[in-house]
Amino acid sequence: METIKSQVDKLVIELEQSRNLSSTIVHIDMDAFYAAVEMRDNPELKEKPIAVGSMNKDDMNMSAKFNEGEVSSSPVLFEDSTSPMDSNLQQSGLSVENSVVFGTSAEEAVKEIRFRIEQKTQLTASAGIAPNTMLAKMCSDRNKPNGQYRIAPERLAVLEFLKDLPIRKVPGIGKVTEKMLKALGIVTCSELYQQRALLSLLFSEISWRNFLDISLGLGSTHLEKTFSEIKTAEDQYSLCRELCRDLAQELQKEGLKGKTVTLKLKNVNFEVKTRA
DNA sequence: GCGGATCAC
DNA sequence: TATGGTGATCCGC
Repeated sequence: METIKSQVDKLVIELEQSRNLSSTIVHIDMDAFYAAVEMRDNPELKEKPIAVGSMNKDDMNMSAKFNEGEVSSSPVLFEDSTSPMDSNLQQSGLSVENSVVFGTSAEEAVKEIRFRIEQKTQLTASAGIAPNTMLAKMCSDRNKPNGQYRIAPERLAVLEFLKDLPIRKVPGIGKVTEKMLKALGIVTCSELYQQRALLSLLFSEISWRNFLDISLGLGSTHLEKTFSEIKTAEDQYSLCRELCRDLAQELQKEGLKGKTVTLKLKNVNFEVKTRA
């Protein structure tokens, strides 16, 4: 085990040396989006419990589950926030069209962004500011709803944030992984780090490497770009045609078998995997 | 490469 | 905490 541990620690040193704190990533997340929209559009609902669900023709799904006598506390179940506004990652000092330069700190800029969102939509958002996307996402949760949180771009600030953070809060760690780790006595991110050697024996390479990244607060600074708004069906359709045409051309050029082709269109990268 | 498990929303 | 559905990704075979 000692030799295992020293091998893992060699990797830790490498990872530390390549730690990148130079980006400022902002994750903005709408608060209880579905429920908030309904309450905005029908203020009568503000007094009432709200459940989010769907109603298909032959399948009626209501995700409501109320305990008797619990009508006044307005439980919001399945607090999903799937929407165009959700999960918008932005990078400070961004060079996208429609971007605005704020002559101020990231925190003030993000306050301004959230303020404008609320002015425009009557909906609140929370935000996280951090050196990478994983941390930014977790930060946006910290002061939800209608709040924000920043991790300073310093190693110790990152580790301090993670110290007592339950691993369940980490994106990618769900119910099952939580249970497995709990069985090993691992609940917090610092415990995840302490058990790094053990984890390297019990889990696949990819898994324990991921655990190690998490426990060190390492993450990507790469951002996905989305399309700018495409309003009409005609424009959407014509963009679709353009995509297909370019893809076909690209495949022709590369040879059709089992390749991953990267298309750049409208400043958006597409990775297309083709069947072998 | 396929199917099942896991996860985010 | 006996609930959904969907689409993506991972993982083992």
